[in-house]
Amino acid sequence: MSSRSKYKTKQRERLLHYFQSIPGIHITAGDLFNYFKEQDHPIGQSTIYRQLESLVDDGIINKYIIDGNSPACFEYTGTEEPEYSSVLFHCKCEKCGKLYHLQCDELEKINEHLYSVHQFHLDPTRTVFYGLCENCNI
Amino acid sequence: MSSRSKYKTKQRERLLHYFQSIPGIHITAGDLFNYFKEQDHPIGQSTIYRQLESLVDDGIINKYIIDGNSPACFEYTGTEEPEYSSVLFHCKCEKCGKLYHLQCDELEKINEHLYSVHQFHLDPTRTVFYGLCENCNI
DNA sequence: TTGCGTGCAAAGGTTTTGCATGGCA
DNA sequence: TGCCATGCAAAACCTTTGCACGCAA
Repeated sequence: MSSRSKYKTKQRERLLHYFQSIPGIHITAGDLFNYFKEQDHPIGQSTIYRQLESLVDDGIINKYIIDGNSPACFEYTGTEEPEYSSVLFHCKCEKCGKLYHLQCDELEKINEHLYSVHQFHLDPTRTVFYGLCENCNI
Repeated sequence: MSSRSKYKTKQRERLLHYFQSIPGIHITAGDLFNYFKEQDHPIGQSTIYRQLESLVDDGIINKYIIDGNSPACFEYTGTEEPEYSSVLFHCKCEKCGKLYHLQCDELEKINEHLYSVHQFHLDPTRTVFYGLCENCNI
């Protein structure tokens, strides 16, 4: 939740602006690299990775490991509706691959339960539920 | 839950026996490869990977993506206590890296809720909760 | 000026694939 | 015998790292 990122570089700003322009969207490091490659001044891929790590560190974006070897996804944090200070849960369909965002008070009870009973402090921004979605659960 | 694995080869049997000898233990493809490399007749790594995929397919072992780039873990399925037909949940501490097995009726309500309200059929054998464990949550 | 950030290229580690050979049924 | 499984090597893939240069403060 904090880090060293001291300098405000152009690359960091451009990444941040792009994330802010696509709220609620997941994007991979590779996609970001390709996106900026098309522009006048591409961003090196090591810079992409290092800034992503820094932005995750600062809590500005979240990182999701959706599935073993496919690339990690990143998403801008400031996405939630104002009236919900609550967290978003992620559900990934193993069949069609679709990713669902869930905002649900009931699910938040998981946090409480895990914490009070199992002494485990769940981090919903890093947890993805796997299973079958409505359409694929035949 | 089903597949093509038609032949009963020595490699498959040896892998299966080894998994059965370490119930409740997570092991990576690389560790398996090294384990059999020490023996009289090593098993090729492509065979390891292909049999692991097949065994997962058959529901005999489970695959866990514990963390983006560290190798996937595999675990023998027939581990649960007889009196609990229930599933085991996995909690991974992001700080110390320890993996906890949780058997909990309360947590199973998540399944029901996700299914009845969100029409999502959770697969606990593939889902890992990330967060901080008791010791690391300072 | 200081030292962190950048970018290129190369390395790293895990998993997949091509292809000829081997082995189950 | 027919076909799948095996194993070697190489490729593919995502991510990290080394190092010289550039740029923010």
